[in-house]
Amino acid sequence: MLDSLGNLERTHTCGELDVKNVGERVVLMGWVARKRDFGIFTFLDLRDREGITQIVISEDVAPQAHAKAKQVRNEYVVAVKGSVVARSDSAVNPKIPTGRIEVLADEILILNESKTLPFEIEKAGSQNLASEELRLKYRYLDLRRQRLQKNLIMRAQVIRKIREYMDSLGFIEIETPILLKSTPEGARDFLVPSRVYKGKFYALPQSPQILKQICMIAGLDRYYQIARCFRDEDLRADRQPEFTQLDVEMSFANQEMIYRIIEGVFRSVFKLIDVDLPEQFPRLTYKEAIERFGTDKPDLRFGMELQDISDLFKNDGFAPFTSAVASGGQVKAIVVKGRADYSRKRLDELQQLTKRYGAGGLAWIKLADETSSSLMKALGEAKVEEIASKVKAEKGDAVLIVAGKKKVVASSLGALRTEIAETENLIDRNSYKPVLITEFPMFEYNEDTCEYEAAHHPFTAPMDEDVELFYRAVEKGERELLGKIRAKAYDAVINGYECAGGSIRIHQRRLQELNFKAIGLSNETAIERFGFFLEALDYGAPPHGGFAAGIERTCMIICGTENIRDVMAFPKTSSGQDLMIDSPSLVEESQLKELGIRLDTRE
RNA sequence: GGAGCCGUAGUUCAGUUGGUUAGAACGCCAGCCUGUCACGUUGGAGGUCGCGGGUUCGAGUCCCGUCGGCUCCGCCA
Repeated sequence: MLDSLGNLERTHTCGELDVKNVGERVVLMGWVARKRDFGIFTFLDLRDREGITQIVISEDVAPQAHAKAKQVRNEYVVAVKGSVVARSDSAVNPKIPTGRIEVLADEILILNESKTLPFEIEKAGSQNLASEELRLKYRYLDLRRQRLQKNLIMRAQVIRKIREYMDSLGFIEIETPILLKSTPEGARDFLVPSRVYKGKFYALPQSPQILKQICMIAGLDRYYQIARCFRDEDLRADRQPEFTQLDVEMSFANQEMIYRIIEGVFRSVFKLIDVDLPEQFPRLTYKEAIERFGTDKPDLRFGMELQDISDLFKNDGFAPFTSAVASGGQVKAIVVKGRADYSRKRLDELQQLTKRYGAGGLAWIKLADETSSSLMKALGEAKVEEIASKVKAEKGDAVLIVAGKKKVVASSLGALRTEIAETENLIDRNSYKPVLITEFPMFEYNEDTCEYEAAHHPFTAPMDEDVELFYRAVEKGERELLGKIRAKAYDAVINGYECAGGSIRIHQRRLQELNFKAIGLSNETAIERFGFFLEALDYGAPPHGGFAAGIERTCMIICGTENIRDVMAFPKTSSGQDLMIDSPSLVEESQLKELGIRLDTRE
């Protein structure tokens, strides 16, 4: 028989009692985390969001309560009335904040029972959690874990800090619709069928991009929003189909002004974990980031930069290298300190990694007592030594070399650099290295469609220096010039995660139309999709720009986790299902009919 | 769309070259226990080896398919 809560109220949480409370009468409520039964008396570890308090129930002091404690099992919900007593020195538990006291119970109320759990919430003395599949199915149990609760609390604090900061600078929080409109560029849309207009669809926003620009045109001056965004693309460890961004836009802004806001936001947020990010973040141009780190989101917590050795293969050498250089590609290398002892097997694994990024192979030099190299036969000892000295490798080091197209060399060596830093423990887990990546290219060449596409989004302004080039490229049809145009676009990267990205926008209709034309959008299509926006630009659109920061990625770094599911209450699996509520799911035929939808499930 | 790893008791895992009765720890149930806090201790219950097919005298183990989870490539303006 369960007890009723009645009028009983908690006096304290399970995390706050200490020696200062000794002698007080208290009422605690929570879950039984563990029970230790000694026959004549029983200990309960009572847990709530704030912590754990040990309850003692003695047969001598409170026979009824003791009898009740006998019935209690793990995860029962109980209320305890009792008094706070100090523990003797030998009984103090230094592992928990409340370990200097305990509550001597005189009454126990069982508020609810619990079946035996499908898995142990926190398995004592083991790092092994139950499988993620099982934990996602019983998310409400997994969320009882202190670690996850802490993460969600931290996330709430991050968002509160952001609001404080944005408010203090005069940004106003404006909500934008979730039922929006499909814009076929960019990511795949989630669609919502309209009942009233059969055959027509809303789309969930990939971001509130256009609406925040409209806010600027409306004269709202400074906008922000903690905005939910939806993109129907495949998932990753740091990507979910729905996620949250700090979305920001401001009028009359240049890049420098936006950088200051980005820096300010992250600085105030990182103070939550007592980390002082620099007042000004270091900067790298996109070009430099790719050259030195092989990626536009470099992890600056360690070195091991990419080095260009193409020069050594201009005229002669190993055929795959010379032909790569001759056809506009590169030969680049990284030096792995102290790893001249890499085994054949390890080098093979690393080669496999580079092949995922399209590399033809991975050449290596090992500067052990004797120099060995996969290139020895092809190049001879002198040339091998020349490479080693060019990249400043020292005795004991390994040199890893990839040749090929610039893109392949960059991405494969970039991935290699990260992988090796992980396995060689080169990363200081307590360091936080932000960097602003600037001067992104305006367009990217898509090799499948043989067309140029907007690299950021089609509202991004070109750099002033490149505007003339832009007109030439589009109006005179010199399309290959598009690849050279740089945008007023930027990212904020922290520890190798792209945490924010933004741009100065186009605010003149003529340039916006030119941009649509550049990405192959006909005038008619542009007007059909963005007519309202082009029109808005005609009515006194101010110069403006902004950014969006990923809340989850930021929280991942702050919470020290590498998985986005650890900073979301109800995440989906990597195939996009929610295992708890079992979505997506079938719907009633009548619902479909109402929407004018007939299914075709043939494959 | 593609690749890799994984799936054995409620949970986490082990399981030899294909061999007869599939193990351990934790959890669970019952008893004992005056200071535990990963309590201890005695005993007990608990298995469709993800699912389907195949090879074989014999499959947890080998093969094919399939489902699910995780990670990566593509994708993510």
